[in-house]
Amino acid sequence: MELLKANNIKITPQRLAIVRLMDEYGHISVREIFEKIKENFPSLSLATVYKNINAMMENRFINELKIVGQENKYELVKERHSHLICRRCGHIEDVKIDTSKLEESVPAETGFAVEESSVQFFGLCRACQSKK
Amino acid sequence: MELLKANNIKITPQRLAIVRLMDEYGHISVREIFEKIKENFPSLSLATVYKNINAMMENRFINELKIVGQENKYELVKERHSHLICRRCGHIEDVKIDTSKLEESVPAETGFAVEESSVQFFGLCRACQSKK
DNA sequence: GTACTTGCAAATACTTTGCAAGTTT
DNA sequence: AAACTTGCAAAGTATTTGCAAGTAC
Repeated sequence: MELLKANNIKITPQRLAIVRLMDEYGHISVREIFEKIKENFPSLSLATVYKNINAMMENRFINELKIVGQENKYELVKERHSHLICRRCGHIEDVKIDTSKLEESVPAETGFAVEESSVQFFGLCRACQSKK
Repeated sequence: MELLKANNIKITPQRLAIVRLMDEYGHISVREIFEKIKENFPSLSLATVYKNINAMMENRFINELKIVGQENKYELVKERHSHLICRRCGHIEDVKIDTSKLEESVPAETGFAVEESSVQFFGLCRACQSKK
């Protein structure tokens, strides 16, 4: 995990903590990162979290996830996947689906050259379905 | 178009101007709405734009569109559709594709009950492809 | 030792709120 | 006339920046 520190980006305890949280939670907001790390590392500054999130995005270690009704979330870059978003509890889950047919379904007459697609599914997670 | 003013929402010149802009541009940000309306209507306040955007979202006349690397955009509610987003010029285009197979493709073992899906395609629009 | 990173404080950007005056129905 | 909307100013929230001190390599 720490091996992510490939490029021109130095390893600091702050950065390790951020990467570990992302790995643990999968999808996490700046505020959540800050609050959780601050518990064990009270000197941490919010500005540092922002700077590191930005540096990691520039280095393509992480992705930004924008979801209607939620704070922006960040996730470690991994295999392409889509997201299942629970409308009740807000939980986000990864799901691997094949989007190649989807990308082909863009009508040729649009003339748009698709490079990538991003799919969000909204609904109810298993846990929230059982809660009546 | 002005007939959108169904519910408990009064017709004001500000609101008409916002709806007309959305109809004209398809997808537009708060800043763009403010700047464009302000040209012909200098007393307009940014707070009014925000209040109206929020009122229209509550009344489901408009949708919010969150796109990585862009300001939030708003669009009039119409038939379900997906978005083609040009990585070069940022232009957003609507496209109608059938997402029913897509929604069925969420693996049954996730236990997630899909209600709706949202697809964004990233790539190059026709105009930007020809610009070398 | 050099270059980069941190934390702080200040600056900037984005969005919401309270309220008096004005508008819509 | 009642209820809602506007514009303004202030408050609130989110994000970025400059810089001196500290850290990674």
